[in-house]
Amino acid sequence: MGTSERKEREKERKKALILKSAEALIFEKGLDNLNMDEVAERAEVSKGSLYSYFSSKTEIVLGICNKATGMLSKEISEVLTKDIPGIEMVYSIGATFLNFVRAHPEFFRSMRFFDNLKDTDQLSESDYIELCQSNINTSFTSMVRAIQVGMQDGSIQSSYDPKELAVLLWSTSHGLVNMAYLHQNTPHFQLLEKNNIDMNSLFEAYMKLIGCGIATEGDIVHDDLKLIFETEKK
Amino acid sequence: MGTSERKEREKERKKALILKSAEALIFEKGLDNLNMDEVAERAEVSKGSLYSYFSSKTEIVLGICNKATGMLSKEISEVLTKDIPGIEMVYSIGATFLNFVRAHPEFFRSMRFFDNLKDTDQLSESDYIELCQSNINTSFTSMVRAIQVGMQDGSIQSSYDPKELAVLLWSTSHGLVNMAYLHQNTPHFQLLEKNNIDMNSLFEAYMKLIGCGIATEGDIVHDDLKLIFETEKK
DNA sequence: CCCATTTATTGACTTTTAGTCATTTTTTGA
DNA sequence: TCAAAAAATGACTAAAAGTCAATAAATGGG
Repeated sequence: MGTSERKEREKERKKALILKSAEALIFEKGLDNLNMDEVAERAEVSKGSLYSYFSSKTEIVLGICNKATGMLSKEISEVLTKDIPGIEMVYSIGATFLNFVRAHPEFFRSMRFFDNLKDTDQLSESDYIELCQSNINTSFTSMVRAIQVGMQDGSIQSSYDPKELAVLLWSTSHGLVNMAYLHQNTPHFQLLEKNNIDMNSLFEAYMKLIGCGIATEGDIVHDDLKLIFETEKK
Repeated sequence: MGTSERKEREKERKKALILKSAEALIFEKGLDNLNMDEVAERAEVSKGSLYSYFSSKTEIVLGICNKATGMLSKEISEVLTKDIPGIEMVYSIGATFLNFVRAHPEFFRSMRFFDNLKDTDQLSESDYIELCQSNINTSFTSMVRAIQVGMQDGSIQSSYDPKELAVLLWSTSHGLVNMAYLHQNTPHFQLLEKNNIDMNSLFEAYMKLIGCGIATEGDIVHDDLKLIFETEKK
């Protein structure tokens, strides 16, 4: 009869509509001020109906996080298609991440919300947790691949364990990017201002520091870094 | 007369008592589940009274953050008194930070809460914000000092700007330490488990990576790292 | 096309918790 | 001793997440 399939599609359409409304509200007022009554109003459904599509506010934010991590992992994956040495892929992935957070701070916030979920939140009942984890894993795998490419093409030292190195670059770049987020979005974060440090040059210094540690001789100094960096900014 | 001074002392004593109660509750139930009624009950004051000492829940958490950042900055400052090369001071500061977060995850949480304050929170009216900022600045200054010591004693390359390098180490170690926090405290964070990576060896790899970037020839490989590391763990 | 049954929608209601304030109690000092 | 000031109280308000009995809409067999 095809009725149930149509219903299923209709349901997905409405979930998407609700997520779109929530996303709009988050961009307008910030993730902290997201309000379920307002989401319902914006999506033109009743509160009860809203809760039949999303079991909790957390679930909605995870829906946003799914979109965020999906976008980011797609952008990061695209780096791997470039015809450049592995070490530059690593640089480019870092720049992609930084630019993503600058362009979409609230998406980044939803990602941190995901990171900080406690088991007390309805962890296992969520449809989106697995999707988010999968997206993040895709990004992480891209990082591992870039490192492996670099080891293959000789631009990255083969002495490291690719996965360990990937985790290291992953966590340190998170730290740097989080600082960029704080610098841009929280007014009382003054560390960069106070010390007259420009985020872009800090990022270049990070690349250089990493380069010294992992690149092979010829690739240590990455002269085009600034160029890549501006390109990434689209 | 001395009455007003006694009152002042009495007031401080009571604030400290309330903070102590809040701290106990945070350790028992986590920062997310901190409840003002329970704080009042634990501190044996009424809710109204509680609010005459602390203007908001945020203010209490900032009070905790003040203690946390104070403890950390003290521990970090002590590293500078050691008779070791600057590069090892840098390593030791990192290890101190990591061990602090492992030992006091809820304190670290309060520090992140501070980081993420929005201007919509009563930012300027807080007594503790300045104290927290000052504590953090003390820690940061210790890092700058360690780098300067290293440049003086020849264990760290002088080609870097000490402050920029300090910010870089600050933010990247935050990233690493945050990952350690997530690994230890959020069950669905599986990146390390999935890739069979041990946090301690990851930290050593971080030290090595930094070492390659900033140390002078003789100090690049830091053989005693593991030793220092265990010592730090107290 | 009708109507019984299932499915979806509604919004008033409950619950929780931060924060307030009129009232009461305690302290102060002349 | 007692009036005024300061501190303490807890019942109350407000805001927002989440629930559910009642209602409306869709479905599909006869």
